[in-house]
Amino acid sequence: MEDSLHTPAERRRIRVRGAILEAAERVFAMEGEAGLSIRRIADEIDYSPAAIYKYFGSKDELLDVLKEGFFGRILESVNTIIDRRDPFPDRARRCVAGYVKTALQKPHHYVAAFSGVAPQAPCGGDLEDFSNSNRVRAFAILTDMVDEGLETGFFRADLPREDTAKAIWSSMHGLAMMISHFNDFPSMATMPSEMPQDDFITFHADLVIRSLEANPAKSS
Amino acid sequence: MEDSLHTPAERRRIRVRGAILEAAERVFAMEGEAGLSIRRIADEIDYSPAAIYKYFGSKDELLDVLKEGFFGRILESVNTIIDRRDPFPDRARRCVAGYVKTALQKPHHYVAAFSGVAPQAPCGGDLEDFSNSNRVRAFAILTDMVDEGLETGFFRADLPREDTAKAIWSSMHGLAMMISHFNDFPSMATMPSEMPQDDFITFHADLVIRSLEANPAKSS
DNA sequence: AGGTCGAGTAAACAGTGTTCACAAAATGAA
DNA sequence: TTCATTTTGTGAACACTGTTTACTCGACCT
Repeated sequence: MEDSLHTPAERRRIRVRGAILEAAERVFAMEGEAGLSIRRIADEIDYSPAAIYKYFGSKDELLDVLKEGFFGRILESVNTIIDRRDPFPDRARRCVAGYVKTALQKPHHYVAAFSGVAPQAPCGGDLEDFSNSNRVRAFAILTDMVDEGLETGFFRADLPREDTAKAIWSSMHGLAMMISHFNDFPSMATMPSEMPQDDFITFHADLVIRSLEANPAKSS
Repeated sequence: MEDSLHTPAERRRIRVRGAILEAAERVFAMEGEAGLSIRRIADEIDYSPAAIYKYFGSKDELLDVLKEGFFGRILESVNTIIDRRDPFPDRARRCVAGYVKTALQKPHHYVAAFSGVAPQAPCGGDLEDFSNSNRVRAFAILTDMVDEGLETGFFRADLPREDTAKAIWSSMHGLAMMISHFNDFPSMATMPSEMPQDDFITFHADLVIRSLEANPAKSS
């Protein structure tokens, strides 16, 4: 099954499609989801608004592609962290902190990727697509990490794999959302002097991992 | 400074305002933020769309009132939990779990209350209003809880009050968002048999509190 | 060359938040 | 009561939004 850039028509097609996504990416990063409209994208690439519908079925579909791409970048980033041969506890902590820090490189993308109550992935598209989505792959990394912690004996033995991974993900996700929402979360306006953001993220990551440890250190 | 229901005009005014909020609440709970439009509200109370602007400066302002009200309910719920004279660790756990469960009674409200990257409260309105907002009051409850844990000696002594409270809040928030987003988070489509939702929430709450304990139990 | 298929477009539809000038009603003062 | 003033509500419009339709044009294949 050969699939790409045979005929110039096909090459042109994926090039235009890429240009659309690129323009959308640009606008999205600067002005957020609110500032991103089909007509705005069309202006950016000097096309008619209707043209975009030759490449994407709807605005939501386009946004899904954008979000998947962003999640791919987070996944990649966390993967490079977890592939290092550091000692396990540190690697786990760095993995958690890394997820949050990468997510925060594009706050607009991150909050958009998790907005809306009904899951857009498994309802809108096939369930097949959802299984191969980057979100699920990220989750798999997490369960692997939990497994390693369990096998090493570093984590409590009575932890359920999946649910523990979900709990970790929830905590990471919450921090990323909080910092994205109140744009400088750690020093939340009312109370002035606090940790710098990076320190707070690692502090949080320490807590998350600590809650799983079989024999947590007595202090700090 | 007397403020309410003296003249019938004032009473009428707050009654209509209440009707608007009530209608908005109704639509919001059923169809989410997407289904809520000014014209929809106007239809619901048999008014002209423009009339609503005599009571609220903009749709965002109306939404802010809605969200504040919802957060007030969460606050109230958590308050009744924390006022019980249960032994501290359980009370703390129940407090965390209670926040999440109450938040999940109206998922649409909760995700809407935390959508958007720029904080709408301290930028849109005064900073004064933000200090008195229910979000900040909820946070105060959390810091009080941390204080109690520190004084009791149940929490590690080297924990920073504020940042610890923020970390707890982040973790709670993350779980509430996750469950709201994937509408049945614990059993995430791909992997079938998992914990029921309530059990998962308490499991998560246990982990959060455990990460703060000075002498965590060795097992389960 | 003729026919087919797809890219691109202008124009329109239905919907959105918001504003404006104006009518209607309620209020306060004489 | 009668007049003036302020407030409440409205219809119509403006400037947007996502999306669809009928249509042209150019590239491709036979």
